[in-house]
Amino acid sequence: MRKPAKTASPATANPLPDMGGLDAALGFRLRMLEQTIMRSFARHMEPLEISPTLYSILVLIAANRDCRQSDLSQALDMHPPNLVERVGLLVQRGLVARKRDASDGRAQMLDLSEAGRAFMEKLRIAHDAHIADLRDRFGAERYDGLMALTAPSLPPPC
Amino acid sequence: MRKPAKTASPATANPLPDMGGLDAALGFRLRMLEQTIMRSFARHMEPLEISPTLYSILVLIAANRDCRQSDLSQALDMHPPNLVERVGLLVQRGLVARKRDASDGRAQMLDLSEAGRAFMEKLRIAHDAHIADLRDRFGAERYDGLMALTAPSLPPPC
DNA sequence: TATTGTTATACTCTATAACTATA
DNA sequence: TATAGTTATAGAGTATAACAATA
Repeated sequence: MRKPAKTASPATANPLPDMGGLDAALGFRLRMLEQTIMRSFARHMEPLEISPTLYSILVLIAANRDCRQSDLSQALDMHPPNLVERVGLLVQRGLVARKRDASDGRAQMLDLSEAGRAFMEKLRIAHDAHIADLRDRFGAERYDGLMALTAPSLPPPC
Repeated sequence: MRKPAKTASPATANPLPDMGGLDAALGFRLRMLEQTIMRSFARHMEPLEISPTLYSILVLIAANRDCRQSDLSQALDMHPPNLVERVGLLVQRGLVARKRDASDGRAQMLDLSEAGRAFMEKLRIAHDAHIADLRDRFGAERYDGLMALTAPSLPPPC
């Protein structure tokens, strides 16, 4: 009982008539927005094969040499098993080195390898391009507005 | 070579001294924000065992009886295989029924079952509580600001 | 006993290739 | 030839239980 779509473009053919209030939910809206940003990230990082989480781990290690894995898992709000597995990937790829802390035999201290430090420069360039791209497509006003409302200095709503 | 944390609370013990500019990235900020919202969603929906995606599928079916799976995958920006699998879950749980379209033998039309319609009322109550909770913790000003900057009427940055 | 790291495991979500049956 | 749905599969991310080594 559906009328055939005739000349609509493929991307917008047969849009649902009613979102049922779904698009009034902040979580849904943010999810759609974030998906857009992640895809831009993925496009710009594609040749480097770095996901958002791997990127954030590398940036934190670069800024905090000899940090512990437990520090990272707190800073990124990740569960330790998941962080350990992701760091393991970076170690396998030769970008990160783990070494035991002499003063605490339980801790693993993380640092970038020589290759890891060289890699950071490529990452920085690709990430800058991603940010410039985002700001261009959002428009400066909307981009800056979102930055203001997501500032880490704001009280966390958790 | 790390000074022992003495009296810091567990949640904020040994915060990393330097985020390396990571917290200046919109994508990172949105990811942290969304994680907070998803956890609130999960807490409120826990007894109903409904994830954000399953929720959005149910809401769209409820608002568009006899819609096609391809319509849903477009409206939710999901790849068809992923949508089909999630809908299959809802069919297994007896909340959704699939039936062939008489006028197009390829299409599957979706509708809520009797149980599905009853379930929507529980969903609505839990989701309202989730939203009220969010608005309370974000504060009305920040919440409304985020709503304004993520409005679906804004041009999509993709 | 508590903390750090680790293994194993499960679930959600995204993505692509390849196939079917209909149109 | 194109579309709607489906199967299989791979990867990212999140979550919990259970354990070893160390403090």
